[in-house]
Amino acid sequence: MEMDHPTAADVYERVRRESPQISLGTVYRNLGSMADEGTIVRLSFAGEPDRFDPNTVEHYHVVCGECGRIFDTDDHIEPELLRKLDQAVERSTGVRVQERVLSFSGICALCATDRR
Amino acid sequence: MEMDHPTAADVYERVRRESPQISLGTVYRNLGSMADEGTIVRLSFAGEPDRFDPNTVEHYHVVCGECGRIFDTDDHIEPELLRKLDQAVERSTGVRVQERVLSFSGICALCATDRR
DNA sequence: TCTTATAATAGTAATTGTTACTATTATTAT
DNA sequence: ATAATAATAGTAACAATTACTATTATAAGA
Repeated sequence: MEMDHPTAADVYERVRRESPQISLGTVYRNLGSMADEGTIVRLSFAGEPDRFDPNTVEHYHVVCGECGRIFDTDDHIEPELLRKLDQAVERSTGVRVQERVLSFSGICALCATDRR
Repeated sequence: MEMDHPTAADVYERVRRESPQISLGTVYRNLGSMADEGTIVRLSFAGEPDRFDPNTVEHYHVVCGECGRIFDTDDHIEPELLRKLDQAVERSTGVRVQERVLSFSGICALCATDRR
């Protein structure tokens, strides 16, 4: 239960402790409209339920394939690196990039030491 | 019906013209095992059915938000740009990056000229 | 070729995540 | 207090996908 990037079901469980009458539909609806209005960000990982991130400052996510924890890239990965990436994409495809969906996976520091 | 990056349903329709008795489950199963063995690549876009790409050479995808067409980044976007990106992520999170999921959206050249 | 073992398939049911719908209950404005 | 508006619970519907099972192919051996 990754509570910094909860799924709708996670939020439901959590809210239910305070307001046991809440319905899952309400949670979905409210998360959905908050994401639409930009209060939170909807995250989609392949084959998994969507997650919601209260941190609306631009950043990206890295999943540890071992423990499943999700890490945030703090600050903002040198902006000119991303700009160059966009430019490379535009050069290669002719599409003016407006949105970027980046995510990563690998092995986190903790799991890496646990291995040996 | 993006035929370079068809969904399972797209493939089903196409194959059905040759082999009308084919079942959708068979298509899903075969695409799934081909993706598992690396013959093709499974693409996931948020809120959309998975697509399958016969091109297994590393490249990324850009969706035009206007016409929905999917463009490939040919060649391979300077490798050292991607390496730098991985390094930035590792520096920021402590996760050794093993896999990268990048996709982009924007407005393609054709739609851009159509606008004015 | 006949026989058996192995694998793949069709067709359907089940699952998961999510949205839509509707009657009811709050909330707000009058 | 009353009417208008909005939000909710609860359930049904939905889409994409996987699982299951009985049947049909395919391949391998005798």
